[in-house]
Amino acid sequence: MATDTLSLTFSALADPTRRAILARLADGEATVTELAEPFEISLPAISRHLKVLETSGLISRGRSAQWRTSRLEPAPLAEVNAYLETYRRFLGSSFDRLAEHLRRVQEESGHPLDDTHGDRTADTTRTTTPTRTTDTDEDER
Amino acid sequence: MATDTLSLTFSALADPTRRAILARLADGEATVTELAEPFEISLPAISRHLKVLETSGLISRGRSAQWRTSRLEPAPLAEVNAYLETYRRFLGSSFDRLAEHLRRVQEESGHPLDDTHGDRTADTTRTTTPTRTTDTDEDER
DNA sequence: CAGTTAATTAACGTTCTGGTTAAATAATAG
DNA sequence: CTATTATTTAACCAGAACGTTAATTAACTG
Repeated sequence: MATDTLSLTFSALADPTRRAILARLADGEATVTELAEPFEISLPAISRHLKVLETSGLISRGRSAQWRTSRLEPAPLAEVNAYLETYRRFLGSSFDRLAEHLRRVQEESGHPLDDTHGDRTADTTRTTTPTRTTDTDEDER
Repeated sequence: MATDTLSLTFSALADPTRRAILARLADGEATVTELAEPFEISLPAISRHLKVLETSGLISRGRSAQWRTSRLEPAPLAEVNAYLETYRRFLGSSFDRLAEHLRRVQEESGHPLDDTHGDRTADTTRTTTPTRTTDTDEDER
């Protein structure tokens, strides 16, 4: 695996379980067992997810008696945001309009922060680039 | 690998080579050989990176004679942006201040879009959460 | 058609991921 | 000290990721 911060952050975010954990942590700190509760996987598995999140800096951890608490940390998310900034300027309006639309869709269907994101949020893909230049946009094979 | 869009996008973005390819594509469409030029890895490897990017929707591909062109697509990045929105609201000011700072730092050092992001952008991590609650913030072991 | 250029697919090896169960560690409670 | 609760580490496994080289496909060129 690449070892730079962005790569670590993106690959940490690439797992639905870990994203769900982060969503949970947005509601406040929690212990390992609490975080594990919604999932069917074993505690050691959760423990390792937490280690991945910690390594990427997305969470920090503390101890209260025999409990290890996890807390959401803003820095890596802010860095992702900064990364997007580049493309936000480049892609211009379509970017923000799409994001705005996706945000609204996301809000409609249930609690905004309690997702595992198993959906497709279709109907937005490839409907926003009217500036054709060279190609034919077909798929290979 | 998880098959939902966000997971696909995040894991596509988790690779520095792929991010560099996207950065290159922000300057306009390019062929496979052109995209491969800055890297030391083989052409088949690049070809597969492109397939990953295509699968996640981050790029679309067309054909011009024997050349396959790749083009940056905004939708997945917009979706990432929408994902962050959730936390942007939650994390409040620190989020944007951090992002703003990171953006500035990023701008200073060279061409904004031509990065492989091998740096650490230190000095921002964990300096922004004054709201302690329970724990001691020590590391384990 | 034969040859060249561009890109992909096939086959293969190594390393990383994400899960499991069993054992070990940490801290509290009796 | 012993037991209990919370969490991590160890050992293991299956599958995915990412690289390689060799072979194949696609499209143009003479």
